[in-house]
Amino acid sequence: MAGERVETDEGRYDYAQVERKWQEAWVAADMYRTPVAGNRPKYYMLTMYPYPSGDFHVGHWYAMTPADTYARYKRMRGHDVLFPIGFDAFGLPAENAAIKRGIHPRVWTMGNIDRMRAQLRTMGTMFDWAREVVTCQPEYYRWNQWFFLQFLKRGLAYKKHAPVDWCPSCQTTLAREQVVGEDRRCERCDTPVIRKDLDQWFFRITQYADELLSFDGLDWPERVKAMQTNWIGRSEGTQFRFEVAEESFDVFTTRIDTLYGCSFAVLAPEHPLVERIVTAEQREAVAAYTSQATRESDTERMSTTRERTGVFTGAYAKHPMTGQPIPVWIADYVLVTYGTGAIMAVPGHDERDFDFATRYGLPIPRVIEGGELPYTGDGKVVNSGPYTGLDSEAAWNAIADELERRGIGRGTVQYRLRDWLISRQRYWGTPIPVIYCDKCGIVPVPEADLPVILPPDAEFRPTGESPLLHDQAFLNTTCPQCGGPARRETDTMDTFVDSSWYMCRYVSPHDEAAPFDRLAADQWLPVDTYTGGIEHAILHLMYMRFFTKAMRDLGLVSFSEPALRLRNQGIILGENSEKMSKSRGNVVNPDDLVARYGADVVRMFLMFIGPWDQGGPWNSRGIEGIVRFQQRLWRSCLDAAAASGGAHPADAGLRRALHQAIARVSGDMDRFAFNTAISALMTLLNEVGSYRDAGGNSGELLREVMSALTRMIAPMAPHQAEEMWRRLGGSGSVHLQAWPEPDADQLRQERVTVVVQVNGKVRDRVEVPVDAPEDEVRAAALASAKVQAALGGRPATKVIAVPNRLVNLVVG
RNA sequence: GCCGGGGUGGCGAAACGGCAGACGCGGGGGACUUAAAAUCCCAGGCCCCGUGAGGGGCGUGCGGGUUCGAAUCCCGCCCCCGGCACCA
Repeated sequence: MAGERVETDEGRYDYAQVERKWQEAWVAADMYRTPVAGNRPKYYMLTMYPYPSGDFHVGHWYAMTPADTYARYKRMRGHDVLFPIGFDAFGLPAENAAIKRGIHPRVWTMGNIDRMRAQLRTMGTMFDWAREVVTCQPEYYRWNQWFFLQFLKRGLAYKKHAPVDWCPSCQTTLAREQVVGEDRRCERCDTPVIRKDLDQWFFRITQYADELLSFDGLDWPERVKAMQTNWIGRSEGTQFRFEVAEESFDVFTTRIDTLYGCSFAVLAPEHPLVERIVTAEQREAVAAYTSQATRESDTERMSTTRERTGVFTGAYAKHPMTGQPIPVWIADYVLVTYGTGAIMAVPGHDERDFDFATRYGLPIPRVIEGGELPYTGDGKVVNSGPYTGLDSEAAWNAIADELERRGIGRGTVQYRLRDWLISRQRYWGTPIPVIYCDKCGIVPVPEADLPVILPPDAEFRPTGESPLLHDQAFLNTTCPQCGGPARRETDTMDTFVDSSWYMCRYVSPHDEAAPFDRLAADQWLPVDTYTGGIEHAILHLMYMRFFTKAMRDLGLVSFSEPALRLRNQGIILGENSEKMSKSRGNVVNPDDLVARYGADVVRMFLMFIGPWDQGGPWNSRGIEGIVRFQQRLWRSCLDAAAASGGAHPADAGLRRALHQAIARVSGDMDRFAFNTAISALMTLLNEVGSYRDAGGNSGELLREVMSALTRMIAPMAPHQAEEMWRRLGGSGSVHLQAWPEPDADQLRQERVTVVVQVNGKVRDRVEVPVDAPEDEVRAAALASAKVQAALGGRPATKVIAVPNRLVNLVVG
């Protein structure tokens, strides 16, 4: 660790030499090995592991620099810190790139990982590489398979024939979460998805729908919580039965108070009952409508601007309250995938039902007072038999009670959340560990036979069928139960399975007996602070929460949430405030920046731009300010190392500025306000400059100040701080030093400046002894000519005094 | 439509209900230099008065309110960004 001194050119800081030297020294000293079973409090800092796309762009730097800075800060604050890294190495881009270049996805992926590891080292990050996790390796993905088998045993994994979303470009099914926007596009490639009916594997995330709505005890951004809450989409309502001759169907409604206003019912065209109740006269029209509705894409069907259409089935249901026959229609505005796939239509109090009734001449009764029809608000219930006169809420409860008493209805909760479709018809993923036997049916691969290895030589080009289907050696196997010939499942898992539990793998990344070691998990987990992009607000972050709850119910962990605190970085835009992209020509390459400015400057500038969750445009001139700061810092350091003067009248002021800075920077670091932490350090350095200008040259004080400043800047500029620490005579690594503590005594001043207001307007400032009694402050204020002028001879009727800050004189 | 986050100088931004604009960028003035770069110093919201030191008014998207005092809290709007949406 005892690095040689770097020769400097007339005091100019040579970042290239210093950074190279310390990066090598840190590796040699194994600086960032995670402590094993320390007696200091633990801190698990986690940043979302990157996808090995080939090169880090400046957005990765923006994401990772504060995470690294915070991990370093927590270590200096006395914690044992776990700060691991790995690669999210399965997934479509590897296949696509491999197809384009004719190389194997593994070769492409592992080559990228090598390059990205080197880039991460140039950032000066303190990742513990001994714990690196690469998800495309069998040592990792075997545990995906193991989890799948545990889920299967518990009914948390199941196979179902269902209408699913298919991306025609990626040639695979997708989870509902991977279909985005009003026009339902593939999250990855932006192609509109189509609907297919397929047998697919699902994880039963809906079992945790209610629990996923609770964020108690979590310090997560409001927008992430809101997005997940929206996505889960909980509605409380009533489910009840309509009878149609010998048949019946259930409907779900959130407005049971409007039941008397139900003048017809609507089934989704795909509803299984349609075929059984349709009358002979209507059969042809219904069949025509249904086949057209199924042929239409979701985009057309979901359009809110189109006319509502439907067809009468010829059947009548019995209104559960009035006993009146009401017509049963089919219409594509009722979705088979939500609720029961059937609704009671209340045209007087629902806009969609109103439009439909208007178009087809159905009656539109009013049962709630207020407004023009359709009136969708609450109010007094009318035309509702015995419930007439109640307000909506009372009627809601009373009608629901009656339905329940009569055994035809009950209060239920519906969620928009769907189970997580994990099957993918692609090559580069974890094989699903299931075997199909003609005799025994679906047979799980025995745990002892894991991992089911992804065959390295399969033809991986996408065809719409699973590539593994064409790999005979993989496909054909024997049944673990009867020993007869059998076939393997050829779909692979969604890569979001990999990232749902990787935070656990880091605690014991080489464990061969279990996905993770229970003792190590109890020591480190859950994650204390998790950082990453907002784009994962629903996908990864919800899946990870689901997995954690499932792991808890499997008895694997004792906590219910994976990460206690979440912080999302914003997006760094190009200099023209547009999204960075090659086609726009506004991409900022971090390697070029590091070559030109050094890692420390890039790190500091990215944190100085503004609040981290806000992102913002790159500013190639702004970075020069950080370069100047770096050089000033360096000169002040050399200066302090050489200073030999004694005590000076300005000492107290500088010492106070130091302790103010310590208090400020500590608070800013705690709350992830890196931009203001850096400005506080700049202010302190400016104070050092003023002290020198005033003639101060106390060697002892300057070294004390610069030592604290060096330690405070160490998490942000790790290389320069390490070099400065040596120049100031420090021993050991600066990164193993204790964070400076503010000293309240040093913050005390003899005299303070108090603002004097008259009627809330600032009129003057007076200097008084610290903690001066109110009388004295008031007297000083009244002694001011400016204050007297503002008072204009009127006496103060009221005096508000904030000690050491402000006095406000109120006149009539 | 529902939900969440925003709106402060030329720009990026600061500000436990208590001096709005810290810190930095850019531009302006000056020092050093033959000159430039680098570095350092000064001024720096807008408007008005004053030759000047200085003084006054206005000012945090808009309109109200609470308060001795509001960028900050409350009510009602406008605009921008993000999420959800024929979800019954």
